[in-house]
Amino acid sequence: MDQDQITRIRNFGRAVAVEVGALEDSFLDRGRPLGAARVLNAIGLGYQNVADIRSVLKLDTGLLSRLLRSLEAEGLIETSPHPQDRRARVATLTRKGQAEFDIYETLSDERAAQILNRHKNAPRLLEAMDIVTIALSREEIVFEEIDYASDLATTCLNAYAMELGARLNVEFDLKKAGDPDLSQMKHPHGTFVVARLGDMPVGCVGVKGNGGQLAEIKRMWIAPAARGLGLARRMMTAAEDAARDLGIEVLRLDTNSTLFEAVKLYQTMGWTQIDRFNNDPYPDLFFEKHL
Amino acid sequence: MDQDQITRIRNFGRAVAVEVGALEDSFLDRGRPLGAARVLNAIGLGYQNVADIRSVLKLDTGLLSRLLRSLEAEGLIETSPHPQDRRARVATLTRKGQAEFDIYETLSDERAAQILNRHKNAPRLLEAMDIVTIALSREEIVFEEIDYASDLATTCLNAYAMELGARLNVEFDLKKAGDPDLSQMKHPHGTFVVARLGDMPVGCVGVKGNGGQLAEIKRMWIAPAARGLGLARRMMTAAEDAARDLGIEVLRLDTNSTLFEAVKLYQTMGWTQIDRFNNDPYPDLFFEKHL
DNA sequence: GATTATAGCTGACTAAAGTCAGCCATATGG
DNA sequence: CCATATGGCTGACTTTAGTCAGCTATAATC
Repeated sequence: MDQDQITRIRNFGRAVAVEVGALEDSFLDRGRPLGAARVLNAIGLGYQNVADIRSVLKLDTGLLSRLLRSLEAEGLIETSPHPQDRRARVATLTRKGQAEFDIYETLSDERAAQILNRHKNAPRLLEAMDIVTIALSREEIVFEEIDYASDLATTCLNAYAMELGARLNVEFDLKKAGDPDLSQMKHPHGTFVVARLGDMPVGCVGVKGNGGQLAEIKRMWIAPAARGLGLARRMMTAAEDAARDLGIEVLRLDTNSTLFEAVKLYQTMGWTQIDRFNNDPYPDLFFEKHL
Repeated sequence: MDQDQITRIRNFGRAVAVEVGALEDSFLDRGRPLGAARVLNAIGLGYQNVADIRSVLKLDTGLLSRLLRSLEAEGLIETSPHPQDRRARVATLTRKGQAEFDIYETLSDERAAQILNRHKNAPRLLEAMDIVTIALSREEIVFEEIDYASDLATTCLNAYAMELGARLNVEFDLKKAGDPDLSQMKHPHGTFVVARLGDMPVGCVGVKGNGGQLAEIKRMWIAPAARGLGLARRMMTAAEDAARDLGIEVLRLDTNSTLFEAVKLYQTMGWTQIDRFNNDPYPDLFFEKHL
């Protein structure tokens, strides 16, 4: 292991520890001990079962109980027995508690905005942060079939369109690019798969079918920060598996030679180049694979 | 301010807070309170004056005093009056203390190595971390004239050579590329300027002179992670100022058209293109500026 | 050499965090 | 229905962190 690389990571660790400390200090300025603030935030974020709060904050049962009592005494939360299991309890924010939670949220947002404002190259910094977030995450990347019209899908598709536009140096418009109608990207005809890490989308791919044995791969996208991790191959495999499950026998796709990483991937995954099969303006390369 | 950007920064914050917490937990496993561990580490890192420890760790005089006492009781440190001011004290590690400090260092190194190991694309992650480190740092980038043969200069020059090699797609060898002899990059003939953030080098530039009124800019480099921050312009200005101070009236430089960002910078900073003035194999563009 | 400032230590205190045994109410499995 | 497990609460406690006034020794200033 290269000592210079270790040093760089440790410098990073030092820098972010300072930042984490500063955020906690700003929380303390609200006059409440950090432990209580953390519990309030956990509840605001949706951890309402007392057991969940305990596990996410790694608190002792006695300690959490007392912190809940102190928040209750402040009038910030209310607790009641869990409807399914009356031994367990759920905590909810009162109106006052919601207001206080919102203030903590604002404090966090402000710190984030400050970091962004004092930096000259925001997109680059954000991508760097995404890379680090992905690298530090202990969660697995999960692949999930979701609705093509959902928020998560839309986020992915917008990123896809922006990037393709920049790559092909045109104003890329999903509508003009033969936007498939919703039913084609849905069971039983097709599907839409996202890869996500927690609630952060890191990739997507669509299978567009019409009920026949032939379907098309569309909207394959990997978040810039998630590249170089072998995710594209896993995405394609997930799409092929989903297509097979739908009874599809042949998959096709179109792409542009500018996207050379993608082209290389198709070639090494058993796709063969075929003749143009549509008249879309953007693609100039066409592939097929028998499942 | 874009809420999506804020969300990305906050996701980042959450991820690193977990990592910071995990490192602190691993420190606690040594059976010593965090405060004491921090003091021990500060001493090991070279903060030996009690006043320095206090300012770097932001501790109250009473609290620090007690922490020092507890480390002394463990036999990890020794304190003695400061030789110049016998009111002040200096703390030094005993052999046992050094061993314990080394263990903390190993713990930190191991965590860093773990992050690196579970990531598939180490160079990209490291650059991302550098970008974040620079962005979060509250320190200013300082420009400093240093010895061309010093360690810091060598670090910069190696990075410069590696990168130029990759950029020009050849095995770039500083020696072959007309490596200037040391005296030409030193006062009174020339100089070598580094930009650094703490002890992290983020850029360098050399002025190579021979005592005449004509000198040459060499080895201009900006760390990848520090790009897009307007640093190149500041580096060049620093080099020109240093040259002026040395009584130099005309500066020249050679460059390669592949380095288009650099070429553009020279053009906007008042440099004019001139004819080839050497026979080096790498450059294909030549500039001059009257100071 | 008297006055004032500075560095660090000690005692006395408070607040926050964390631990643990024992308790009660409820759920679960035979 | 009984035995056992589970979820959370309370009381009693310890440790860690932090604050502050007052003290001593030394240094700096005039």
